[in-house]
Amino acid sequence: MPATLQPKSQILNSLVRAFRRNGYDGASLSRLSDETGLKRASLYHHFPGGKEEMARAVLISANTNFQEAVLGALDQPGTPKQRLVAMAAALSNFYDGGKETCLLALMTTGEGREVLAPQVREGLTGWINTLASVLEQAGQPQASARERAQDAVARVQGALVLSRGLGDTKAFERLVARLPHDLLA
Amino acid sequence: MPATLQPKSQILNSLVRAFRRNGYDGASLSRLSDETGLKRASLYHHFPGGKEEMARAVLISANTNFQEAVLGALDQPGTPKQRLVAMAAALSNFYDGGKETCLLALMTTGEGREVLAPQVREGLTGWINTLASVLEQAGQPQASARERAQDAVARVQGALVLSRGLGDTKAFERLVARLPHDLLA
DNA sequence: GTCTATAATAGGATAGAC
DNA sequence: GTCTATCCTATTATAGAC
Repeated sequence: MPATLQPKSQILNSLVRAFRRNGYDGASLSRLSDETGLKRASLYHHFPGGKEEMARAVLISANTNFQEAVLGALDQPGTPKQRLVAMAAALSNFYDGGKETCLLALMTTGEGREVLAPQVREGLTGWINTLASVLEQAGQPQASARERAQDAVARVQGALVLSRGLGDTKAFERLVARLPHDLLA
Repeated sequence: MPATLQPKSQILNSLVRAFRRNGYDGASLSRLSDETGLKRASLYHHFPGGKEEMARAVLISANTNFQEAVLGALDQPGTPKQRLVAMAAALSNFYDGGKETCLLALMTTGEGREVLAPQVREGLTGWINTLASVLEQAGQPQASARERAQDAVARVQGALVLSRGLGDTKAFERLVARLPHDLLA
């Protein structure tokens, strides 16, 4: 029996989950099929380019989600400190308190890394640039604002690696709590 | 024709390279065979448990290499500052200036993550503990030394992710340069 | 200790019916 | 838009010769 029709956004969310849990190499078409509830051939109808096209679409989708949920907090009214605190909270929520992986980090390894590299870079630089502009608004010189923003993103990525590797999200929680203060110190 | 006999340590080094470049899922037996110069069946002679056993052995080997090359720098005579500077230099060398991946981080994803988790944790905690003990010797209270050591490891991991994702090792180089000072500040 | 040969399974992808 | 059926290749693993 055919699966019930579902909007493409819902298919994409399922694919995001699957890639996030398994990485590029681990996200086999069988798993993508199970996660979406669509047979392999149906996935090829939506994504004629196969797994590679799915991964590209997933990166675009996840990047959009991230911009709305996390970077959007930086566009709200308020002092830089308030906005950074809001971003930290959104960040914690986005990564489920450190239990979820970052798709961008995941996509830097595996078979698809070369083709996906431009989109990974775009996602990371967007994040860094948005963060840097807030720090500039807080009065930091452009060059140091940029470095701090880069370091902040690196600390988030590292905390996620450590939380996963240690099986303990304390490092991530501590980072989220300190990040707003550290960025403005 | 049979490959020339090679010591197990040399086989292991080849396997480390292959897993480091491809991750667990991407390190197929064909690639492991190519990298070692041994046919698949010969690999099963050395590692009857197959890929999983190879990954376990690779983690042990890489962990030993890391302890000797990087953590060993912390056991040399000198002030804490001098020893941390030596570690930072060894770190930069171990990760080829930010161009090489960390096997521990890589093994937190993919098919083998559950079985390899204990060894990944062991590698990370060994690193953290050694670093924390140096910070205690420098006069820091135990609790904050531990947190700082954890954060330092996280920053290294994050810098490696960022360097790979941006295709630019500046973030890693900057971290290595600042790490000794930041840890003692 | 290494090899060739082989088996069984899983992976990516396509054709064509409904 | 989804499906079944099929294809080819790659993957993991084993048996047994040398």
